[in-house]
Amino acid sequence: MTDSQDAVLWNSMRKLEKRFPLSTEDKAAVLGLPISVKNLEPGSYIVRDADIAQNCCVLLSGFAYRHKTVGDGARQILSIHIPGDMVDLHNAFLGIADHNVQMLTAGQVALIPAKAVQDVAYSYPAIGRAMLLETLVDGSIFREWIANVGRRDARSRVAHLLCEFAVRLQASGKSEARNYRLPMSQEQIADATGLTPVHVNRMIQSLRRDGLISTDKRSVTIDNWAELAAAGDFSTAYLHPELAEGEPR
Amino acid sequence: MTDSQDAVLWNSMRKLEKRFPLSTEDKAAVLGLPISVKNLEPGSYIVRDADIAQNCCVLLSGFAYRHKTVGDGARQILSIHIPGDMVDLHNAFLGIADHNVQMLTAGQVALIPAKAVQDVAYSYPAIGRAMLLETLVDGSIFREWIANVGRRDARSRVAHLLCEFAVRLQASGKSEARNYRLPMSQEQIADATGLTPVHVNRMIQSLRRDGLISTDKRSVTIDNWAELAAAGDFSTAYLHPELAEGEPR
DNA sequence: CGAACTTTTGACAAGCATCAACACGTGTGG
DNA sequence: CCACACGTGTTGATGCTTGTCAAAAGTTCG
Repeated sequence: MTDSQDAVLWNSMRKLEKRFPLSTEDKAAVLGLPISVKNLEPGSYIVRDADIAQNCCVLLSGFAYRHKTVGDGARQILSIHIPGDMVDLHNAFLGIADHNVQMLTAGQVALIPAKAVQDVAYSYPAIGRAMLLETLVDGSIFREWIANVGRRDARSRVAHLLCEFAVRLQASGKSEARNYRLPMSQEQIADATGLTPVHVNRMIQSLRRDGLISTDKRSVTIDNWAELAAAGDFSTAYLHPELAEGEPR
Repeated sequence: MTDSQDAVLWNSMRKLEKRFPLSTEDKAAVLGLPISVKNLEPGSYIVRDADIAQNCCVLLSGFAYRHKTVGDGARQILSIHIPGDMVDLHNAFLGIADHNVQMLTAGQVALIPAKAVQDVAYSYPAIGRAMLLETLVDGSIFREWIANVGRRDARSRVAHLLCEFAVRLQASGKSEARNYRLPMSQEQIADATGLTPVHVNRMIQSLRRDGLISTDKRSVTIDNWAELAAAGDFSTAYLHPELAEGEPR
């Protein structure tokens, strides 16, 4: 394992640790995991629906997303992932993938054999517990997305997505609060919000016209956070910020 | 603890065990958990959004559902729970509830102090792991629901819900495959599918007219499973049946 | 037997989808 | 260096799915 690979593992471990303190042995166990780092192109698949999982994958850099395809061929994006996320813990434990995971941008992932992840979770309860918490927060985000596509109108859905991205990126230290690069096309935003690309375009224009955001290429600037959060009916509670450490980075 | 309480705990443990074998000590630890059994009326709350969790709750009998309220007051149902489900594992670990859990029908729940659940998960890795699996399957169902409300049309959404219920009830041994009691009003089905009650009514009529189902009060009979599953774009994969034991009951 | 809830029906409105065309930026190969 | 293809964003016209409102009919339960 090279030093840089070591560094990235440390990084994701810090993320695990945010949720629950790990002992020295726990940390050693994490660092001792056999990993292989892989560079991926935009659009390349990390996991395909119905795959039998061999590896568990930590996103080191770049963005990824999970999605499913329904009967008529329409695609639904289920979540967006930022560096540090364990993108398929479920696969390591459930065995058969129930959705796809694909790179949104170019990036690096660390692959860990599923068996090794299971063993470490089983032998080091604190690590297993950190993974459980990670999974529970994921679940909370899924629930919010059900409410988002189920019960909010188009403008709110888009605003909500923009708010979530802003908060998560800022919490991860990857970006400022009011300005970030959104690596999604409007078609992908449509698939995440259950809308059509055309209508997403109109909603973004509406948010721009009302002075809530401005955009330049794929970078988004939030000009009025309070109103954008109100438009998106957004609250951070479902991201469970109370579990994040206060430590500056 | 009375014998009958013992019996119900055994029951939910068998459910945990379906996903991962437990040793004798593990089982003893589960049976040793301090529980208090409570009878609940239809509509009574088990957990309220933003509550600080004191207890973790196993549904012993009756049905429950999770839901959230969005800005304009609309309600989104996030999942339905059947006897044996651990209805708020997330609360025991995350601390602050991010949604409501409410009884759909009258029923019994077993309350276990959150701290005790955490301790047992931490001290008995096999139990922690069973809980992780439970949580991961929950997550898979949430993802399917995102796709359901996000990308399927009204008729498919309703058909999908009916299919999921049939399969889960049958797997739990609570009901036959083709006929079950659906304890939800059409308004609740609407809140689960992101539709209005009026439109749910029309979709159910459409499914009846086409000979896929028939209803009598709140009991549903599936007259043509293949077509209903096709209409609902339903596949059991997301319920991860591969994790269920084959043991007859 | 009556009150409260749920299901059903109809007329109408609206939000979002669909389709098609155009504009714009980027990269690529001739 | 230009021409061109390609992906993405934008616009407009039109239509369908679903929502809204209101009232009637059926059901449940005290």
